[in-house]
Amino acid sequence: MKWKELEEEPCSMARTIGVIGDRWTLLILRECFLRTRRFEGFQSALGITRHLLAERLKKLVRLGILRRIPYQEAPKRHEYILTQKGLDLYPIMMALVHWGDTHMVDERGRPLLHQHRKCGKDFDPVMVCSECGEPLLAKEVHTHPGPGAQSPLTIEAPDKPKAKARRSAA
Amino acid sequence: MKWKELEEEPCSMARTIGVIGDRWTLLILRECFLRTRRFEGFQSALGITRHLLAERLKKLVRLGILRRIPYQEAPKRHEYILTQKGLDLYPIMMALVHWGDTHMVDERGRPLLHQHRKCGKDFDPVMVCSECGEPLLAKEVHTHPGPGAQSPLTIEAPDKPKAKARRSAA
DNA sequence: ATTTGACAGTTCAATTTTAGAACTGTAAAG
DNA sequence: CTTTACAGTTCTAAAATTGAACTGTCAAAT
Repeated sequence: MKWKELEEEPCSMARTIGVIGDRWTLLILRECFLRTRRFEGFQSALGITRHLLAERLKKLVRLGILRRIPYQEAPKRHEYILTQKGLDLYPIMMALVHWGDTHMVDERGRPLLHQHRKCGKDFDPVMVCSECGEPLLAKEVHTHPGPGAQSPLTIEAPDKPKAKARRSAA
Repeated sequence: MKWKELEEEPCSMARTIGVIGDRWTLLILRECFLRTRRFEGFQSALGITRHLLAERLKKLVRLGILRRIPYQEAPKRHEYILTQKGLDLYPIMMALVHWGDTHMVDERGRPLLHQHRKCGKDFDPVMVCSECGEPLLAKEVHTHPGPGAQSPLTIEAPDKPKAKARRSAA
């Protein structure tokens, strides 16, 4: 599987991974949410090579996640800003941060806190069901094929052509 | 920046990316949530090379995201199952799926639907504020340094040592 | 008038990762 | 005794990433 194919798989997660599933893209997007907009800004904040940065920005623009907007003529210069499609990545970013906050902090505690302007409090992001509002637990979710399914991932792993129960577990 | 350093950055997102931020790791984790547990299962479901699969599984076990549990003696065989730390990645997975469902589906619609056993309905995951329960919008969140901060990412980009306003925008 | 610096890339050799395919080893089944 | 299932390991070729230098435009300083 080469990674262009990812975007064509009948799996929304695979497609998303094909778009943003690499280290630098994710870090670039982090910077975008932190209001970085310019080439040099990304480069110095991340230490990414200019080569890769240019390549990744181009890809994000091509995919409609960033928009490239001129901010000066003369030597033409552009800023990269998130489109709505890009802004919609926010829950992914927050979910990544929250997992890190939960499992990867050292003694000193969290590097960054998030305050919700609406209620004024520092918060954690919680993922809930759109229908009943309850927090989502993996165990309580049943996955089933939708209209765009075509074969893989019908859930409950249908891919054991010759499962034969060789022997009971040790 | 080489990717071992990522895990030591004072940024929960960077640390998380250092752990799960690559294509194959993410795809392997997808399979875990779809109940795949064995080496051959992962390999045939994903088409990943055996070499990389072995390496990635080892890493996920080392990081405490998967547990390697014997299911048979004789030719020793193990299953890889999610620990609590691994299960906690669920919101990340759902956020990835949801973005793909929103922005990467073709005419046929979603490949997979998710049903919440609690309420019985097919749902979308929604990220809300732990304090007030309102859905989170990027614009409404203010980031500020926490106890574990040490320099970068104080938000509102403090990294322009010589910003001088060369000229107004075009 | 010339040099320096900021900014946004591009180019290219060297290194690191990943892909692909074959090979190892145990044990059950035919 | 040979084949098959399973879980890796080993090795070479191909692809991606790093590091460092180079290009080009314009403003400011000398």
